[in-house]
Formats: sequence, structure tokens, C-alpha cells
Amino acid sequence: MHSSSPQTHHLHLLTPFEPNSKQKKTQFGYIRTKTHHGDISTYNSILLQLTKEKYDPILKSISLYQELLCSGISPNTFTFPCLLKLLANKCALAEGKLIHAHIIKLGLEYDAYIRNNLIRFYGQCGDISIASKLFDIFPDRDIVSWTILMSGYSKVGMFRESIKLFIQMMELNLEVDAVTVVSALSACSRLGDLKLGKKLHRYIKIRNVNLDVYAWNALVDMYAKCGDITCAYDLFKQMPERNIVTWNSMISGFVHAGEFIRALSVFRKMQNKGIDPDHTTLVSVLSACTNLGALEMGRWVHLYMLRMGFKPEGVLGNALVDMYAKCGVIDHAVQVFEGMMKRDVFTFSCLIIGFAMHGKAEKAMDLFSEMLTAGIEPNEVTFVGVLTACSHAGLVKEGLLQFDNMLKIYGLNPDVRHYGCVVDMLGRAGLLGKAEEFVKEMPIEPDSSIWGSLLAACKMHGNVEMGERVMQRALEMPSKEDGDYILMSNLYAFSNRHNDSIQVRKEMRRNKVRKIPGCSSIEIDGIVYEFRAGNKLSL
DNA sequence: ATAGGGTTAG
Repeated sequence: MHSSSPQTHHLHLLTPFEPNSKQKKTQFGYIRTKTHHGDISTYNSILLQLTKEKYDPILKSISLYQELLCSGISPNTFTFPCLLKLLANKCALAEGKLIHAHIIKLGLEYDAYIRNNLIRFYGQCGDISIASKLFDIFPDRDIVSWTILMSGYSKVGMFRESIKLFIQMMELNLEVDAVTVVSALSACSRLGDLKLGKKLHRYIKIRNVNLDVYAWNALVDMYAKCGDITCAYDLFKQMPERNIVTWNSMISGFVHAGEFIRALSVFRKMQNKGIDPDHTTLVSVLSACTNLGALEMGRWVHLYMLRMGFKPEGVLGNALVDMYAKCGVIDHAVQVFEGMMKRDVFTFSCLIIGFAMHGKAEKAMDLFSEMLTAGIEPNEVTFVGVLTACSHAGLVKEGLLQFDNMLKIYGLNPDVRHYGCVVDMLGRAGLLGKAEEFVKEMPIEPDSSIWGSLLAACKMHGNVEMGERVMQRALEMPSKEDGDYILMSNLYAFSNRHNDSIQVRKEMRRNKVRKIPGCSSIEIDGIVYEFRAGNKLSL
């Protein structure tokens, strides 16, 4: 692993700094001392301007700094925050360390702005240990230092550490503001720890923190991601001001909670308020459509995108491919896929799963090869698609090989989904003994879906003896599946053991296992309605 | 003149 940044070639520009020398030596020899931009404040304002540019003007900023040094001008406390911000955005760790040395040499390391920017710089560049060390030795850390370090931890996925800092602030009774609160809450969202989230919320109320729309959004998101969608929606309704992110958080919150109809209903409310959806909104809306099989609504999103000039690229493109693939219009999924400029592991995985689900195993496997050829590393989900394809096509040998390759070649640990695919594959192929053996030797605890697959295989091949054995194991599971009873009952019936068949049905009723009420959705004129068996149509 | 925050797919 090489840790050298791609900007290393600029390093020679940053020669050892001597503020008062008239000439600067670089690898290219002596550079004339000449002021191009006047005094230090002019340089600073140009640097500040650069931090606001859309593109990454790292070359420009470094050469500007270089020019400044060569002009014999001393950088001051206003120079470095801008410079560090520019370098942080590019993760130019090596250059930043040099700048850090310059800062120390100039004795500017005790400036609060510079210290905080250094912490931020190291945090952004992924060297969180340096960031935290700086924070620790910083005598005058303020609320900004705390927040910056919290963000640094979150950036590298150390959410517990991030929240630990907030708790420390609570214990020290330090002032917290809306920005600090956002950092803590978003770390909590990522952890999905509702208990912790509630604790933070209580503290926010006790301290009477003045919440702005960012903080409200973070609260809504925290409750949604931690599984309390009711509370999230209550806060959403009572918050004083909403923006597009608020709506997006609420829609994605409902999607996350599996409440797809309510997600679309919030989307409709958003439109009624005249708020135009952005990319993020459409991704969540497409996800809801995918899960509902709401093809017409999905098509509408696609048309809307075309009308508004939203390119089907990146996350949005992937969501569109997924929607078409799962809603049964595989040809459109392929069209969108082919129209995309860049395809990543998501794009490929969506289409591979799509092909596999449509019984097009060969296409799925071809696409998998194409993906590998393109140098895209597969992940766990890719293999769910690959194994599903093998299972449906009866490609047992290939499937077992791919299952083996997961860990051997790609270092991916198979989870219960993958084991389920293999059981399904062996079972469908009639290799019941092998399937049972495979389940016995699984390094993870089989769940009810595994037993279900095995039982389905027994039913398919009329193996009562094994079916009884499997059923026994299925009944040991904490959640009894109605499908298992029905499979077993049908297996008996198929084998002319009608009394046993009736017994199983009776036992199912005795154990109060009911077929889960059919819950589905339909679209009428592109409006998605949900209905449950026995219930009235409800929006 | 300079520093900290939110939403997105399989």
C-alpha cells in the first residue's frame, strides 16, 4: 500500500522556508524574488477566493503560496486556514505536513483558527490519530475544536469515538450549539442506537440548545435511522422550518422503515407544497417504487428526470436500473445501464440480480465476467446475484465454485443469504443429501429461511422422511413460518399421507400460525394504493 | 479577512 498522495510531485516546490532570504532555491535553481500580487492581505484574499471555487484549485493555491514565499512575504494567521482548507479538500497529506512545519517555524501554531484547521486537515485526510493528538495538546480548545474532531471521527467511521466526545462535553458541562448537536446526532444515526439518540435528545432539551433547521433535520434523521419512525414523523410535523433536506430525510426515513406507501405520500405532500425534488429525493422515491413494484410511478420519475435534465448517472442511475430490473422491465434496466457513462459495483450488481431474477442466468454470468474484466471488485450483494443465477439455472458446479471464490479470491465472508442460495441450488438440483450436509456444516446458525429452502426442496422432490426432519428443526426456530407448515402439509398430501397432511394444518392453527395477511399495492393512474386482505383500500 | 453541521442506491 502506497500512502503517497498524487500531489507528491508538488513537494519540490515547497522548499525549506526562510522568511527573510532574498532568493529561494528550488530544484530548478534560484527563483527571482518578485511580488506579483502585492502584500500578504492580497494573497490571503486570493486564497480565500480559491476556497470558494467549484473545481479543486490545489495547483493554483500551492503555486500561489510558493510565489508568496519567493516574494519574501511572510504568511500570517489568515493565510494558513485557507491554505489548509484547500489541501484538506484534496487530502494532500504530505503537502499539509510541510505547511504544518512552516506554521511551527513561524510560531503560528497557537492561533486558534490555525490549530482548528490543522485538526480538521488531519481529520479530513484520514490521519485521525494526529488530529486527536493535536486536540489533546491544544490548551485553548473551543466548541469548534470539539466539533471538528467529532466530524473527523465520523469521517473514518469511528462513530462511538465521535459520540464519546459529545458525552465528554456533557460531563464537563461545556457549551454545545446546533452544529455540535448535528455532528453527535448524525454519528448516532449511523450507529442506529436509539437509546443513545434519546439520551442526546434529552440533553439537547435540558441545555435548551437553539436548534436550527440543520439540527432539526439531524434529529428527524436520527429517529428514523434508529427505528423510531413515529417519533421522526412527529418531529417532522412540529418543526418550525423545513427545507429540501428535511423532506428528503423524511422520505428516506419511511423507505428505511419499510413504509414505502408513506414515503410516497410524503413525497406527494412535498410536491403539493411546490417544493421541487432533487437527485436525493428521486433516489428515495425510486427505492420506494422498486420495493412496491410501482412501475408506473417509477416511469414517471424517469420522465421527470429527462424533463428536468437530471442525468441517470451515479446513485440516481443505479436506482433507476434497480427499479426497472425489479419491476420486471429488464430491457429498460439494460437501456439505462448502457446509457450510463460510469458504472460501479452497484450498477452491475443491480442488473446481475435483475437477470438472475428473470431466469436469465447466462446473461447474469456474462455480466459478472464483464464486470470483472472492467476491473470492478464484486461485493457481497454481487454474489447474491451470481449465486441466485446459478441456483435458478441449475449450475451447481459453477455456483459452488463462485461460493468458494467469495472468500478465497475476494475476501468476502458469505452471510446467510449466500448460504441460502447454495442450499436452494443444491435442493433444486435434487441433491437433497448434499444440501442437508451443507446446512449441517454451515459455520453460521441456520435461520428459518434456510430451513424453508430445504423444506421446499423436500417438497419439490417428494422426500417425506427428510422433510419431517427438516420440519422439526424449522419448528425450533423462534418464529414459526406459515409457509413451512403449508409446505409440509403439501408434502404429506403429495405422498398420499392425507391424515398427516390434515394434522399439520391443525397444528398450524393450534400454534396460531396464520398465513400473513396478503399485503400488496396496486397502481391506479399512477397513484399507488395499498390494500391488505380483508381491509379496505387505503392510501 | 481566516475554523465546525444535514438527506441518496443493490
